[in-house]
Amino acid sequence: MPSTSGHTDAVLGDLSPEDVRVRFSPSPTGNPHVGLVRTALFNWVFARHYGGTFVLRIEDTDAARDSEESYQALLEAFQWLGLTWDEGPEMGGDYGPYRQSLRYDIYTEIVRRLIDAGYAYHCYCSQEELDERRQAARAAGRPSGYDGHCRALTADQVTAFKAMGREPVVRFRMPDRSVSFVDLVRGELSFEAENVSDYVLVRANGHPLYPLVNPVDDATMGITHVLRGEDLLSSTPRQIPLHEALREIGVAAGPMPRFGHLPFVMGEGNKKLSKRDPESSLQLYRDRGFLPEGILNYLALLGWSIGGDREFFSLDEMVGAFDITRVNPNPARFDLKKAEAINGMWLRRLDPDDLATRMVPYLQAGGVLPDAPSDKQLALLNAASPLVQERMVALDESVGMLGFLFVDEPEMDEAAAAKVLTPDALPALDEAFKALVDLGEWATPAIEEALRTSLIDRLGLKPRVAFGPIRVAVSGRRVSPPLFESLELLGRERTLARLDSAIARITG
RNA sequence: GGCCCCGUUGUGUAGUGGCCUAGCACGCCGCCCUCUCAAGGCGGUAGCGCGGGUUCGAAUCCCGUCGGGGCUACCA
Repeated sequence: MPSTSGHTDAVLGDLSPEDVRVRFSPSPTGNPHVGLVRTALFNWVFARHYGGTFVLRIEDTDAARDSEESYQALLEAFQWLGLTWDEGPEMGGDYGPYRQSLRYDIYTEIVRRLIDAGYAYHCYCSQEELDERRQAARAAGRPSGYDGHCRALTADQVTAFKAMGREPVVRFRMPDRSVSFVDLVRGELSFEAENVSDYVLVRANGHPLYPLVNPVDDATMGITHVLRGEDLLSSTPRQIPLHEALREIGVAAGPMPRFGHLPFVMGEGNKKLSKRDPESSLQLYRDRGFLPEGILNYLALLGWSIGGDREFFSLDEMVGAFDITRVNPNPARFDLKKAEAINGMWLRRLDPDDLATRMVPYLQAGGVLPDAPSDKQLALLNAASPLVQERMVALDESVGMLGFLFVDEPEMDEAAAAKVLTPDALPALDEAFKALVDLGEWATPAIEEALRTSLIDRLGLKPRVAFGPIRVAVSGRRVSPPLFESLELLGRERTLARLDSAIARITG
């Protein structure tokens, strides 16, 4: 659904909405983290908003750090989140392959043509020479990038370097002019030529580097919009001339891409959340029982607003309203409490049966349910689902809250027992046992009435004094789902047995 | 050191010159509801980094300043 806002021109230019092609291009190192997910989400939503194409590309040119496990984890995470890709690994497309490790021939060929056309050149400077000149430039207060030393080597100089056994790197020849572009989230940006130096495209050992392969892939895949983290902002003035050169040598499949740099997601201490930070791991939130809907909704809030006073919205709603030019350029801090609150809203909005289904894996992981739950256990879970729905912010809490329903003997919280299961509680427990043992109909209203009549009316106990011990006796905890409903689900037999053992525990 | 980005309550945001004695959400505090805990309701707390301009009027525009961050590799 194309936006009708005045920003559309800035975003699309003369492109048709459906021609939009964006990509998300992670490198498979470590676990997917929330900053990555946020970037992926914005790209995905951007593509869907215009009815364009979302490409997933794997940047696995760093053999030392890349891993197959990480690659698999990446794909799996996308599937879990529901961020489907139109072209990419396991899916194919007209611009493949979509893993850089499979595209080396393309890079080699393009570099050759870049050199032939004069856009790139061999540089024989040694590491030591580079360091020395860099330090000197720095000491003099000048930009410390490459000084263009090998830009115009004579044949004799080249021969001499080769005789010394030096292997050259390939550098891109930056044009001698400033580079300006309109960043989709930051507006007009400009960089002076002297601050953007010739950079290395290919290592001396022939290995193509990120500054080459990323723009080459974007160009050859016809990417129209590059939305990425702001850490790449300062590499944009180097990439634009490369893109221009790629157009000149005829390998670009689409228009010059437009760029938008998304703000960082920060962690504690106002530092960019990195893969090293445990709280950045998407897996952590999955394990905790965040819903994909909840995580995505929360992450969308980091740098974007759907407008008005709304914060709770679905992916579809986000797709409809998304406008990249309305993304906030300043970094946002990941706030667990807020993430939980949003997730809690999603949890409460779920159909109770759906919630029950989603709780199953967590109850299994927590040892509450077996690998293959019986129909009876599943029915019990469905019945219990509404009881815990508004008491959780994440699915893994179901283990503690519902465990007592699925076992013969609940695990007793000793602190709770010590505090509540005292001789003072005996009358309430005794009376509750008596009131329930002969109760006609075992249903919540009858249970409640029986208990209130005997404990509150007859014994004159305060509700909290009366029901506290019963709660601990049957659930093993001081906090539980609503008591009378819980008793109904527990059944008469187990209720009475637990009251009995609580009494026994007190009287010793 | 050089270049660049960013700056609204504790956190995320709304705000695009008058609707702002700055709204909303989370958090925190209190009250209500109540069988616990939640959920829900009500109320409170706290902010335009600072200084100059421009203007009748500035959170919004300009300049400076301070603070935070990024880049500055034959990593991505």
